[in-house]
Amino acid sequence: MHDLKALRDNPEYYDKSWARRGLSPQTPAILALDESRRSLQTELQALQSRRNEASKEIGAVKSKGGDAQGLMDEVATLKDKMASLEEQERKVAEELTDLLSSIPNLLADDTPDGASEDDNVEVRRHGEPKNPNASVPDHVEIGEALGMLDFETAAKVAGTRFVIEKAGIARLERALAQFMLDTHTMEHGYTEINPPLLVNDDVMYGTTQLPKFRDDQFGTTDGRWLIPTAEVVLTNMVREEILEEGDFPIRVCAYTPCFRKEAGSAGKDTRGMIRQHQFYKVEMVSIVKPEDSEAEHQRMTECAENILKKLELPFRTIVLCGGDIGFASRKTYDLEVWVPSQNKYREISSCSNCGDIQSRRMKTRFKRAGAKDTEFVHTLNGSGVAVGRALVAVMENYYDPQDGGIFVPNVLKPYMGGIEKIVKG
RNA sequence: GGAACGGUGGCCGAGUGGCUUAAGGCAACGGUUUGCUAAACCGUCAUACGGUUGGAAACUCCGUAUCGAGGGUUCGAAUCCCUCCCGUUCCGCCA
Repeated sequence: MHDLKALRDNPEYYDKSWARRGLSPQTPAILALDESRRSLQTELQALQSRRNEASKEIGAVKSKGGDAQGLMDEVATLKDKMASLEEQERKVAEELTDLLSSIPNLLADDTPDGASEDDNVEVRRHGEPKNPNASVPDHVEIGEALGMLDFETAAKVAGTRFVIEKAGIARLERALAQFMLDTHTMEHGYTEINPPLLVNDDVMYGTTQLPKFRDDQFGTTDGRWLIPTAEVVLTNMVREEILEEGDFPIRVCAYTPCFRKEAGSAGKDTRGMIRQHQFYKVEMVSIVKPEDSEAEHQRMTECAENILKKLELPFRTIVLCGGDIGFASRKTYDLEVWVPSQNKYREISSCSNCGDIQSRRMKTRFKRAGAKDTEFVHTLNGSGVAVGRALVAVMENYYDPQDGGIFVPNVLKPYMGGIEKIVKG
């Protein structure tokens, strides 16, 4: 949702920002609806005011035993007029809400311009790919040769875009998740949450999955949704609350499965584990005061980077341009990890500052000490990191061509019973 | 799945058709008193929206809506009726 008052004061600012996402001017339609709604509301309120007044008079007259028929007739006439105005007002208000909730967030001033992912800007790199341009087997080959990845059986029981992991690789993924959670909770100050994986409509609206991205979601027969990311639950934990200054910063993280239809990605990344209907992710969410969100965004991105550093995986950090950034985000850093078989960097984390667009939808506000009014909080979310893709990266970057095994990264050894290498067993 | 009881402001909680402008309390904020803290006393204190005066803004004044949601009855609904949602407890089933 957007701040209608601010938009009214400065529509050019909004259209300019949205234009950087490739949108045509939206404010003329918004302002027209807004104006129409306000004039209907003003008219309606005048009638309501008279109705209330007349009702009081009727009460007074009747209590003295007088005849209030004239007043009662007047109210009856008013009610006819009100019914049609109410209907019109309801319709216009709904149109306005629908329109506003389908328009993405404003961009941060330092989000770069650009039309597509080709215009994203690299901000830093860490680590060096071991043998760039060398032809190496991908994780599918590696995993199947080890007998530890089984896409065929997964397809038999669930369909495409699922996998069955076994033995050492199953344990490796579990180790990755444990390591990430421990790092975020013990070193980065995040509180571990084990949340519900099914949520209701309001929650999905709050973090902007609804109404626009309904087709990407798995719904249940009883009207709930499988979470596409833990962000949805973690962020909505503070929905409809009025927080105090002392509550900030709120930092929570969770390790959950994520479910996505990948409706718009037909034919993309069909091989392997890069893009699945179900995958694990460790997610970080921060809730902060507006003036702190930029610094928190840097901090969160560094927390995600720290995971890859500890895993000793080569990666780069990019900032997404206006044409590639997500709906709810003002500014997004993506972390891309080196994938040897593809000879390129692939997204493994996305850290976004959502400003107040989610908090407006969730009605999450806070009150400053001594202040009378409430303000909307800022929300941020970031993967820390996508566990399934981290598994792919470890398998390929730690692959041993000598025997087809996978070396265990140092930080994972404690979680793998101290073994050095995953080999065919 | 069945039954009972519930859902009222930041929180607790009263309220069975007009005297509610939602009592009272807690918390918070401002003030008085005070060596400091505490206490006492006085005052302020829901949210959203519209109009209005002035404006950079805070804000002033008037109004409307909101007591889980949506309908209905009524001149008038937190209150009565209907439907739905959610919570708690008990029973049944179940890991």
